[in-house]
Amino acid sequence: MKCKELHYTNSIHYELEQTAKLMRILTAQLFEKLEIRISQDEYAALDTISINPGICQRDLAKLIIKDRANTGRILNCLEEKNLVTRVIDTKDNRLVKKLEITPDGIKELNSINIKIKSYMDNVTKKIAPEEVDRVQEILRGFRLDLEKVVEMNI
Amino acid sequence: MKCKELHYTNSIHYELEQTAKLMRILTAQLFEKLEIRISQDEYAALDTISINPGICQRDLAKLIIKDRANTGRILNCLEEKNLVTRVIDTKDNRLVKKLEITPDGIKELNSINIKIKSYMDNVTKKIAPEEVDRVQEILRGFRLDLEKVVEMNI
DNA sequence: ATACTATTGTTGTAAATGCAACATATTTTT
DNA sequence: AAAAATATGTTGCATTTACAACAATAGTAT
Repeated sequence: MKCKELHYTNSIHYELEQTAKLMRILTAQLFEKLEIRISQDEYAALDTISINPGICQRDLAKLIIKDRANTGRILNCLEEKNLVTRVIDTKDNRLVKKLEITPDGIKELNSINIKIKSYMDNVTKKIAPEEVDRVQEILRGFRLDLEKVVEMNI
Repeated sequence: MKCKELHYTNSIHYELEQTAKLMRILTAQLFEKLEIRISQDEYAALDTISINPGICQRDLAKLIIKDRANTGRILNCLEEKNLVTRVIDTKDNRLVKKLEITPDGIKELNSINIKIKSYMDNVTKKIAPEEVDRVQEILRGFRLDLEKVVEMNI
């Protein structure tokens, strides 16, 4: 069958890459339009900290899949805007900078979540909700498998 | 229900971004390990040209979702390695550089496709094949919808 | 006909990214 | 106890990337 040829363009890898790329562009345009004053990456970090209060920088880096250097830089921005705080503490007897979201950060995060919700829903509205859930679930399993295979030097 | 809170971390956007990011890292490591001498992006371009012979640079840029500048640079690399040719021609009475894959390019592309196949299959082997197809299909529909919404200035 | 606009590809530049090296402190090894 | 290895965060740099400006050409408008 010609339709199932061995091609990058025919792989799930390709679909993932392209869809994610478009999603990223769309989100950037949305953030611009809605005058959201933090970047997508800062948003992801803020959301992750809100769910994992007291997390240290390196663990955050692993969750947002960025290296320590850039995670630090993202946190500089969030700290300057008073959306998170860095508190020196210990974890396993080691000095770490534990991260907490500030009241301003919570307010900002909720504001963004509400602002973008209707737009994001609109994007997936042509897909049946149960299909969205299903894809999300399968992707999640796929991602967890990938995390086992990929060696992350973070 | 607490499990369905309004969070980025709980969205399909997040799953897409994270999974694609991991996939990209894994592929980079695979290319390194298998001593593949072109980059992922060059591979994507080469594959796309092989499927769309005679395509011009801008149309290629739209397909691989890169701007014209970087698409040109990717093509410089592929041309230097004698994997593609640029032939000046016309499209709608306009001068364009039409792209063709060379015999060397075909050989290289096939070689890479075969080299990575078993590795890539291995990554998705824990997921039922029909589920992979299903996700690929839904992502494709999702991507096509996104393409309509996102304004691409390429 | 002249001026304006649009298309295609290239070049230049500022920002983002990843990687290695470093400083500091702790654990493990010898 | 001294030395080596590990963990954490920061800094520096080289590569990548996106965006804008440009050159060349063709269509459109005034």
